[in-house]
Amino acid sequence: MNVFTHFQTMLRVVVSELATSGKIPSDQDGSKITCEPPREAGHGDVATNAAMVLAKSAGMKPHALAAMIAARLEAFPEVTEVTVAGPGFINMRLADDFWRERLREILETGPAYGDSTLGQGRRVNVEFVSANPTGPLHVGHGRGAVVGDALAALLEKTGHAVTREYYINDAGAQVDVLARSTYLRYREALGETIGPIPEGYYPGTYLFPVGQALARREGRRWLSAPESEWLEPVRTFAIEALMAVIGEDLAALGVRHDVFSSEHALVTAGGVENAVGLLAERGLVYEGVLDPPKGKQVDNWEPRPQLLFRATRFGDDIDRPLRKSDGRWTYFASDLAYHLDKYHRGFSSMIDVWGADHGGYVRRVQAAVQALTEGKGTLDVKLCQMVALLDAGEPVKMSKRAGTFVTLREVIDQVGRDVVRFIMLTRKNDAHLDFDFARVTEQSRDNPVFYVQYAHARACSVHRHATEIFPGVDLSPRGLSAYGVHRLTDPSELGLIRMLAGWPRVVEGAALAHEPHRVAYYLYDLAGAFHGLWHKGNERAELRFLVPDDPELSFARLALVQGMATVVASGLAVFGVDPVEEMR
RNA sequence: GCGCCCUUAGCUCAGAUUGGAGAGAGCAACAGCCUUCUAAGCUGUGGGUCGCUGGUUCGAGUCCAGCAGGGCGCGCCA
Repeated sequence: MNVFTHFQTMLRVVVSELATSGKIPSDQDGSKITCEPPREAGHGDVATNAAMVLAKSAGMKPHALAAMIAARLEAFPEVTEVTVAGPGFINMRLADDFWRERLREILETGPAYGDSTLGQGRRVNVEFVSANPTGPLHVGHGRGAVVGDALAALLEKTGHAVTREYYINDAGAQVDVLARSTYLRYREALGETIGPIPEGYYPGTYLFPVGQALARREGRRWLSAPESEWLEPVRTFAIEALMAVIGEDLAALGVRHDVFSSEHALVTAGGVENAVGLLAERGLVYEGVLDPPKGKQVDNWEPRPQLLFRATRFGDDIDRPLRKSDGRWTYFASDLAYHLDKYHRGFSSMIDVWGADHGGYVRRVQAAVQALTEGKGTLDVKLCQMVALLDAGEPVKMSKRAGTFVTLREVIDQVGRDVVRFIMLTRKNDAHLDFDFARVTEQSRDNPVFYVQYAHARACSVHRHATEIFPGVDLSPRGLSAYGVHRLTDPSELGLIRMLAGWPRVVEGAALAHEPHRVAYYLYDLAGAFHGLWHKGNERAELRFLVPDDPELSFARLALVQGMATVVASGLAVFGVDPVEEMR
């Protein structure tokens, strides 16, 4: 149960009752009524703005309306106190039993706690990573991978039907460069001296095994063949090989896509012609000449008529080219086709996760989606800012040329997949992220991964301990729920339950905003509250979780500990991180 | 030049069904305490022109306009 939506619904009922009984005018719009936790815990458990947003239409002063609503709220058994404060807030304090019941709900529900029906089964397509198949993934791709995957999980948790998709950019000039680079390695593998890798080719040693594999499969047959003969098969071979490399990188990160879409296949099937044709039918395509970009010197600029999309009709700054000078489609044109394809596959809700360097592209693709779907499709683009690799505060020197480039795989191998995943989600996607090797592996409160995992491990430790003290007792979540939790009376215990009961609200808020990082902050706060409770047990023995002389109290507190672990596990599941049972 | 993103405590950042109540957390600093059910801590104190200036509103860190500083991008790369 989302406590706050629960009371929001209640408030709307109260307001409509007031209206039907003639206490206030009948045409009240309850949609702006919200319930939320007050900033100050001292104000109560739930605050609502109902009186303030309805005051005008009710023709009453906020305080008078609030008093009327408050009188009704007092009748609810779970509400113990109602006060009107400030400009007209109505604050409610809820019965301890109401909160204890939430803990039992958590235990009965397990890690599915926080699931919601918000999405009502609507289909959403989350496209992420989509790195060009020209090399292994780097750390920036890793951030996009984790953000996309966690966002997808969040949407699944809130009742959306999510498809995780990868768009393979296997058409265009760069995959030809890849093919030529691979061909060099092929010759090298057959004993030829290739000298230095020419400018503009991919110099990475990761192509070495690809060339060898090609040589093993094809022998010497292409050594003296003209490029026109080998280019296409080598390209196909290389793309497949590099997608396999990327696939391994993603597997190491625990990311799985449901669908891999090929740009090449889309283009070959005439997808671009379809999409552009559709726009042409709607009069959104024309031959025109663009002004040169200002402020940036472009060599060889010459005004040239070209096929343009009227992106300015949909909020973009300039109309965008669809054809290159050589007559081939621009990347943007195939992106039109791709997003139309997604829409035709049943996704009116699309999310793309891109690197921040593609920021200039957002408007035009959104314009395209709007034009192609006649406003029925939506595209949200999450831009991921750069990740700075540090070690104890010092930048890790990276240079593609010098070969000191750190791949995602190396980072995963060094610190572990769960650490990478969690840390990548500790910042808003559009904020810079420092990834400090020393920081993310240290065991202290500074390290959010450790701090959250440690809370879970401690809970497991308490549980293990309890099985020794109370042998033969059913200490499973359901068992604990059955023993009852009425012995939880300390304010710090009830405070922790309140925090646990806030999880569904966090999930829904993060899902609606497409902001998985909120989960990280919540988990960090929750872990902090739990560690605080633990330390209270150190100081005051009567507050320890396990009190051997008092099984009933111990079971109630174990229930609380288990509830905390359940919510942490639920949150980590969104991140694709496995909760640990022991710290090592 | 234009567009997008960012600017909140000394540092790193939150700020939550999108406008609500004296703006929070963690580090660092200072003052005490603790040495444990699994150690990597606990409590308290100080610290703010929410970049600046206007505007909308009963109410603005949040919305709008302008300005300043930082990042990214700007036809024939993807």
